[in-house]
Amino acid sequence: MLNRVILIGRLTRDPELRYTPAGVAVTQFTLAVDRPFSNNQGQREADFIPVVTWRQLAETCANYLRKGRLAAVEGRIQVRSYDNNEGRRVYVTEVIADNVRFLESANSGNRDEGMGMGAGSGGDGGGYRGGYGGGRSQQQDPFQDDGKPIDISDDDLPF
Amino acid sequence: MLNRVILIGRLTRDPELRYTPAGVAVTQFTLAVDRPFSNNQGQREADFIPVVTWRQLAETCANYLRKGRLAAVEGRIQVRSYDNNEGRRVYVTEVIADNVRFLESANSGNRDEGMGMGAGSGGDGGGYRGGYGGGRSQQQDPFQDDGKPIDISDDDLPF
Amino acid sequence: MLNRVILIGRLTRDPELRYTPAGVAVTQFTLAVDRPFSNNQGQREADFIPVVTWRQLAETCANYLRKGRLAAVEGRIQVRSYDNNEGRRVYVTEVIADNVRFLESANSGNRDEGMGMGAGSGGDGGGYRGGYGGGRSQQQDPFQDDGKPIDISDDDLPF
Amino acid sequence: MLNRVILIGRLTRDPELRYTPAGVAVTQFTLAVDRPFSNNQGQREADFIPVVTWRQLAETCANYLRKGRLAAVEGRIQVRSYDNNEGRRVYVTEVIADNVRFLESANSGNRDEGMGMGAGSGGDGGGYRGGYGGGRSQQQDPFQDDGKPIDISDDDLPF
DNA sequence: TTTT
DNA sequence: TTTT
Repeated sequence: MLNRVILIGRLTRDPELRYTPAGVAVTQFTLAVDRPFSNNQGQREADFIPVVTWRQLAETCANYLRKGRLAAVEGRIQVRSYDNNEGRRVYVTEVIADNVRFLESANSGNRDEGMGMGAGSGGDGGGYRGGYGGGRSQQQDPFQDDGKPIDISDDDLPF
Repeated sequence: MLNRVILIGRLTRDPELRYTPAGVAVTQFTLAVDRPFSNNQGQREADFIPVVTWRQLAETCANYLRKGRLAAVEGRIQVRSYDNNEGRRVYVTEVIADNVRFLESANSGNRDEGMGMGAGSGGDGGGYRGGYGGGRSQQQDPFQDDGKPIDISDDDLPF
Repeated sequence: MLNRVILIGRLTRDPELRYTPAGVAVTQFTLAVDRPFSNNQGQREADFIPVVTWRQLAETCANYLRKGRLAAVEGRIQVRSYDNNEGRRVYVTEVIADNVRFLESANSGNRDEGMGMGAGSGGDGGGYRGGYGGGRSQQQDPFQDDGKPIDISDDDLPF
Repeated sequence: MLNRVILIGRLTRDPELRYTPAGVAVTQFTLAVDRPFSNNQGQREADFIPVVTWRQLAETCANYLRKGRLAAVEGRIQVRSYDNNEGRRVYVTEVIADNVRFLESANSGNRDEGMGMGAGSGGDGGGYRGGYGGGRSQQQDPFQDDGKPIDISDDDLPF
């Protein structure tokens, strides 16, 4: 009936872009999300949560996300299952994202990976504004929502 | 960058369906949402939160929601402003919903409003499945999401 | 950094209440949450999502939730793992709930399971208000939040 | 019954820390949250959403947030009203936050506002970990949740 | 199998 | 292993 997830965390690896037989883009990555408390040994653990994105958003994620980057993800929990080679049923729980926000650009923070933007030249506040290009394919605005509604002017409001 | 609201509460009145000059359906209603604590006098207060829905979802809400019904709403906070007749700027905060779930049908609970369904005949578990008709217009499935993605078979997964 | 889940669905079975060696109450149940679209065969599938609650909330859930009931759950995704008897690492993903809302009482809807409340005795509007007692243990208000803040009067606001 | 908001946006000004007559800390700030679409003139608008935090979290926000910084906020919508000097009832809608994440430190991004940390001193990568001190009061870990539960070892799980 |  |  309702199934909504919002996560903020860091990618444990570069995202993996694949295509279905029908040619639909899918990318998979895992977010490490720190738990809001410490364990018995006083350490902060993290949950490693698999995220899947489809189509345009998949391409964008593959282009702009990298290992270690901070991202916000909105989506729903999905549980699928398959039988492994030992004949055991395996359950896979993933977050199917419909909105991903890049909270760090390649050049923000300390993770300077040779994008050629000098330290401190950090631009206008960074990453979340995007547009620095250089990905595997070309997009207009990688920071747009996926399939969100179009504007209706407030002035039209009949109230 | 990210703006997500989820509410569960009861309608304070019947929803109001209007149309913009351009003919787009909008419906407005207010949800009373009980606060999760009691005030100094030991009473539970509620927040009265205005909700706006557009287009198809607006029609559906107008058809199926009524004063007192329990509903879940998903959307985003929007703040608009206008100048009132005293020349003061007035700010209006509303939740623009993109998903509404009807958690009570006309015949569930005690709010029997003459739908002609006997107490106890409660049907197949109620409200959230809808389809009992009788609204201002005809819909196929009022309990569908608004603009949510279509299925891609898990079997196509390239992982 | 941030990990928030909100679900509305139905219990697939009665909840299971256990106690840790240290005597802490835990209850586990699974929510069936309908997907917001139909699959290739035109059928609506559901995700079956395991939910875990602790302490007071665990007791309350054990007392008031039953198979088939509609509930709203707020919490975070947690992933734990263990090695099974074949020496394979198994990952378990659960929603650790910190807030559960009972959207249907024993006597609302049609699912009369012998709670001893007559069909049609529909009560005062149902379930979410609770207090009809009869559970495995005694609670004051089973519909309170778990560990949420206490009121501070708006009148004290220094703004 | 349920009231949950998650926002990511930028502070429009430095936060304002006040104290109630009873000495409880409150801080107020406004988040600018870009809308997920463009308006009729092709421009991206933003919603300016007032946020209120209390007690320890209020102190932390006052210490670590500044105009222009990116933050994630979790909380609930609250509506209060008062009568203004013209005798008109004014409604104020605010997000009462119970969790705030600082997505940018003083030294990440370009918004160096004289915190005394040199531009380009990029630090340890980042903001969300905090600990660079210099605030109005001293905290242990400003990036902890406010009132979230303490760990119970998975190994105790009776399932 | 994990991020900072 | 699943709910309506």
